[in-house]
Amino acid sequence: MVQIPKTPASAPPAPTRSVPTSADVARLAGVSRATVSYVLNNAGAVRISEPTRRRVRDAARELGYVPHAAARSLRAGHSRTVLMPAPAFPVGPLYSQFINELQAALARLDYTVVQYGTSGVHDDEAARAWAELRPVAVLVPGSGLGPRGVDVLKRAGARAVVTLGPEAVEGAHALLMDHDVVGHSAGAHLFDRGRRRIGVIVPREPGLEAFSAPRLAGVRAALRGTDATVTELPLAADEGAAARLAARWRDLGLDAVFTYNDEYAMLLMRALQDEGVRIPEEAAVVGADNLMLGRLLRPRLSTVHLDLPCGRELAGLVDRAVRDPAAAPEAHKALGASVVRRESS
Amino acid sequence: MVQIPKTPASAPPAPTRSVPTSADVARLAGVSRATVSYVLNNAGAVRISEPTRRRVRDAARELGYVPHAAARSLRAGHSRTVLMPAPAFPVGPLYSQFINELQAALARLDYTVVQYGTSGVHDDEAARAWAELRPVAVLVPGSGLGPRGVDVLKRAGARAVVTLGPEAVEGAHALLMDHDVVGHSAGAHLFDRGRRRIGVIVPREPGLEAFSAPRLAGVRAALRGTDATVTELPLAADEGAAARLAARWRDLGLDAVFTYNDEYAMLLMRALQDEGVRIPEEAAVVGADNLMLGRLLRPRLSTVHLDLPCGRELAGLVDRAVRDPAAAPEAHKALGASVVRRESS
DNA sequence: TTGAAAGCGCTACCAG
DNA sequence: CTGGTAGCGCTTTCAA
Repeated sequence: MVQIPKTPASAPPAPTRSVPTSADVARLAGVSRATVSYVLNNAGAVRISEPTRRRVRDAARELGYVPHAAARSLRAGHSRTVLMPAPAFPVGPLYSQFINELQAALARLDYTVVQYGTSGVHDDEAARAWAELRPVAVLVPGSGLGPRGVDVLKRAGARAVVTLGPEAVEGAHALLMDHDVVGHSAGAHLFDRGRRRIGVIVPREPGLEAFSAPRLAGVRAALRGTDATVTELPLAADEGAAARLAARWRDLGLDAVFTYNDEYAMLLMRALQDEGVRIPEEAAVVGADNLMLGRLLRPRLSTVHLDLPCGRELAGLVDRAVRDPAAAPEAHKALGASVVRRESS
Repeated sequence: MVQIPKTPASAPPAPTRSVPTSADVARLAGVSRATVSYVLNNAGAVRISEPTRRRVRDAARELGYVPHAAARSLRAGHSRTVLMPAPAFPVGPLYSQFINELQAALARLDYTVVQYGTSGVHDDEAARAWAELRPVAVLVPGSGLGPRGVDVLKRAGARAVVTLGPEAVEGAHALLMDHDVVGHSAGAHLFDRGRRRIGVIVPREPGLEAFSAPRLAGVRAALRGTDATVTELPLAADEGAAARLAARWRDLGLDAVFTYNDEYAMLLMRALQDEGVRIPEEAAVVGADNLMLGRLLRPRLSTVHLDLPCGRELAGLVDRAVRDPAAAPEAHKALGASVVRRESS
């Protein structure tokens, strides 16, 4: 229950209401700032009488007092902020869910997750911007952070830097998520199904190279030393481009295609079908991500299912690293891939 | 926790892992902290000799000095942080793009956008958590913020609070995005196409009520006073549920369905087609969001295209509000909807 | 042109 | 049990 006296609209007492501080609370409650701090932080070491506690609490509520995080962490010398760069491109449901799990798990460990919008800033510059916030840990998806960036962050007091990407970075913990395995699974699967002339869709959209390049490389790796060939097929995410590719299909002489993900699979399948190309007879199609839409296509889409690390796991890693920053950086292989065969391959 | 004593200035470049401050830079450069601040902030008011500037810059680089954002904003009395809660559910490409545009636009205006992970915390509690960061502005999608929350934020110094949701909140600016219009467009369209017994899919997934309820209400509103009926059809996002609904379709006696969005449309269309229900003859289908997948379905999916406000626009609103916090909160109607008719209706 | 010092809001010692 | 107070890192007067 709030008991704020309504200020008459005719004469507001202060045009610029200043933000209440703990000193204001102390004054109103008739105690010292120290006492306010003790009460509001439930300090166990000191015992404050119940009437005093009430007075402080009431005063805080009445003023709408909210502690100043910057002042607090300045004083404390550290924060419990875990910083992640906000993804710069539309991100699928898998990754969203991963982030949410992670946030929830870290919140349970009493960390505060903050996604920092770093649009377009590059590497060291970004690292410096992040370092200004003095986060206790930094999680960086992708491969935008180099050893220098890691160093900047650690010198700024980050007790853990974790990269989520294809390769480990000097000085940082790593959750190795090399999408190589995705392409590898797809390639091996298509080979097993007797396909030998395999196309690989590479999205033209910027920002996706970080995933598409390793996926392509994985297909290549899976087929190295066999008689199969791999053909790179750049494709923009629009119908016209897909139709043009489909029109060329028979000339390309391919018998299978790994489409980068399920959405591109849908795009290409539709174009191929409109062109009269039979799936899987003339073109085996394999997507990735195991989205629901794959099950809704006809023929049903074969796909590569990704096993992402669960958020709790990563949260645990972060917490351990924060508690023992001296420990050698761990590198976990954290991306599994398995083919879900349906009707398109 | 181990406290490492400060190494005396006389000691050689010690292995102290403590974070360098501007005082360290000053010491190394042989100047005062004031000079360091002037140099590193390119203060125009004072003129520092070029040799001094060099010394300061070199010292800063050598130490890997990064200013402490908390200390700076504490001193300054304000920050340029714009805070948004991180969305708690998988978010489509439309919204992602909107966020990215917004971040870029605000970055150009020299604001720092931060998405704060508030998983599960409710209303006032969330507002208080945000207020601790003393953001200069807060953008809140959805309808999770009440007048009390707005008040908390403003008392904590937020110069602008903007809600992006169905209705304006007392004291806050509003970008009115009432999804009502989406349902309204769909309903009116189906009525125009001669449909009279109209089903509306309502996703069972939690977190989507904020959108699904207004969309349903919009259909109802569009058909009020006509001889058409509206039937609510709860549906979970899985094939089994869709199949069960499709099996009941003919018993339901409906002739059209608005599916909440394109993804549910795809799910339902597939189930209806598997059941032998002809589209659009026996069931006209209209989705929403105008995703590419709609064009890939057969029959091609009619959909409601959403006109979201562009990020630049919102960034401008935020900036104006920050510069003139006294101005009366504006409320912009910011969601347009138009039907894209294809083959399914 | 540079330096000394105050103080932003907060917490944690140490006295009383 | 409660109050005084130092000081976290930074910017910004005011003096020299």
